[in-house]
Amino acid sequence: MDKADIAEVFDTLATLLELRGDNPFKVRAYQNAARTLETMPEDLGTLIADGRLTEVRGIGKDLAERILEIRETGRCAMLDELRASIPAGLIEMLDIPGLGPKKVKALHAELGVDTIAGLKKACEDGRVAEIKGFGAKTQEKILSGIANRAAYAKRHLRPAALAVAMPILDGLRKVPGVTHAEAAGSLRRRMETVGDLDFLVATAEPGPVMDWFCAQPGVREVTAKGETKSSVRFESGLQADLRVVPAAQFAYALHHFTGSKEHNVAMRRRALERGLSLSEWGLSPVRPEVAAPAPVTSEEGLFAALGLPWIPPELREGMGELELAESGKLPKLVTVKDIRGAFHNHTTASDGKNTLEEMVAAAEALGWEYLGIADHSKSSFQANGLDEARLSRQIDDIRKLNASGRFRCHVFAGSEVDILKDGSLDFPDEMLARLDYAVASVHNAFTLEEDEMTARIIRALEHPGVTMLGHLTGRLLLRREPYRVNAAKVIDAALANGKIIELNANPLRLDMDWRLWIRAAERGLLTSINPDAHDTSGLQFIAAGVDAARKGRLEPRHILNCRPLAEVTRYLARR
DNA sequence: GCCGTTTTCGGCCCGACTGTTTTCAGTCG
Repeated sequence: MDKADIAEVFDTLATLLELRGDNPFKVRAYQNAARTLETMPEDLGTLIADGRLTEVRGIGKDLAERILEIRETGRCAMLDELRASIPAGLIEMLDIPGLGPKKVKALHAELGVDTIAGLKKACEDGRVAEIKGFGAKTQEKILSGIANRAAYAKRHLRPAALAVAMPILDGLRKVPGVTHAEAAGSLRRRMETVGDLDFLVATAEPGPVMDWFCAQPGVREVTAKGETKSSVRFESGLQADLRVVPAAQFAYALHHFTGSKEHNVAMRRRALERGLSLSEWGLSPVRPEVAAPAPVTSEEGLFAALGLPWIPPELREGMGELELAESGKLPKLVTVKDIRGAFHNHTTASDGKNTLEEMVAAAEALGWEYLGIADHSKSSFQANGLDEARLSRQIDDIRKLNASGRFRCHVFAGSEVDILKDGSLDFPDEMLARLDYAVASVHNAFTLEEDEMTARIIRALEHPGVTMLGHLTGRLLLRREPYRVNAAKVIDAALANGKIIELNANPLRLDMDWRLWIRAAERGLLTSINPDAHDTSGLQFIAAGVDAARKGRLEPRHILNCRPLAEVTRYLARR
């Protein structure tokens, strides 16, 4: 049981306690501890061994005991007990919009329903509307919520969310009277997936903006429409909220609705320490002796009022960014302009859609100094992987292309070489030695046990012919779970062997995850932001990779493909 | 359940919207 597993147990405990009607602050304590466990960089085993568990903020005597119990026994008596007393169906009901713990409790107590099916029947029979605090509208809303449950629960990949959000943002800016408009929320924080869209607008006249917003094409349902807030649901199930504020409140509201919730909690706590109360409306003294701060007109001003430099939205995840800002250690985040080339790209030789020349021309058009070609190796026959003879020919082609002077962009000859089931590589050492670099990736036997998978990958990293590890976990966001691998051990091995772990920039992958990069980069691990392009347009994935890198607090110095050609050539030659 | 130099009890972030109410509880973010 690692940190993530224990965090999951705590989250479940919190939900069950909530359903039982327990002290809401106790519920929050479990939720806070779950977030802390998920994001803390220290190794849990070390903390326990040193007896420092209760030094972690939010973990006291009881939670520490609970953690030890789960670590040692793999079980949690409290969880078993709560599970036995609360039907699983009640937890599912919480996913229905408009149903929270109190209403679910009431449904269970009054009607005895403990499954979604039972709840549906009760609504259809009109029994729900008769409960105190419920009514016809609530009953109807529950039925619609049940019908659309799958679509509503769905998260959306960032590119899909951007495609919906950008036209709306443009439109909002054009509504007469609108002085500011931004997309806030997880979209602004550059999260890899987005649950809903948050728009914020400043205007003295909310009516026309609200009307325009609720009348957008693709809006299936208007779920709320008030003076300052409207919510709509699109056909895809994606929800979008619009908030309207007077211009004087815009900076406060932008910060508030950008979140994250955890970041806002930390900011509010910091404000309170200074005798101030922070909300989306402003910063006001909580005690008469505290002077009211001057109003701010920008996020910079808001942070400054709390003695901090501006923190970029992508860092606002409640993962210690305030401490970082306070100590003047905010990273100088990488930008797309820092990228000078890319490794791990495919051509028609394996499963790509464009030829070598087309890929190089596209890279040159982006202003890149170099492009690495890393087609699949022979074991990936589903991807038309190259055998030794075909790879040899490709290497020759690349050398000739470089010599021809047709492109200013230099081409490196590489391979995305399969890591076989036992951790050996798909090419003999002599073949690897002819390459400029090798990306080693797992493409089969995804179901190995964690220990086996970890050992397999580490063995590949220890091979002198390997330059970098491709997609650490093989995950496809919202589609395929990662394979089981101990990331901490792989990171250790990469550091010990002076190897790179890629940040695969495909928006479906973004692997290795940015949460792991925060600590890994601190420890000196080098990455390469790799588009894994299968056609010329795939090179643009680099932007998604940069977004993830920024969340992982990466600076150009942490990234191989931010270095100039000469330096990269030297780095690769060292292999 | 956590936390603490206004502390070991009594706080714990804050506000909008809806629906069911007739002054507000519950949900949501």
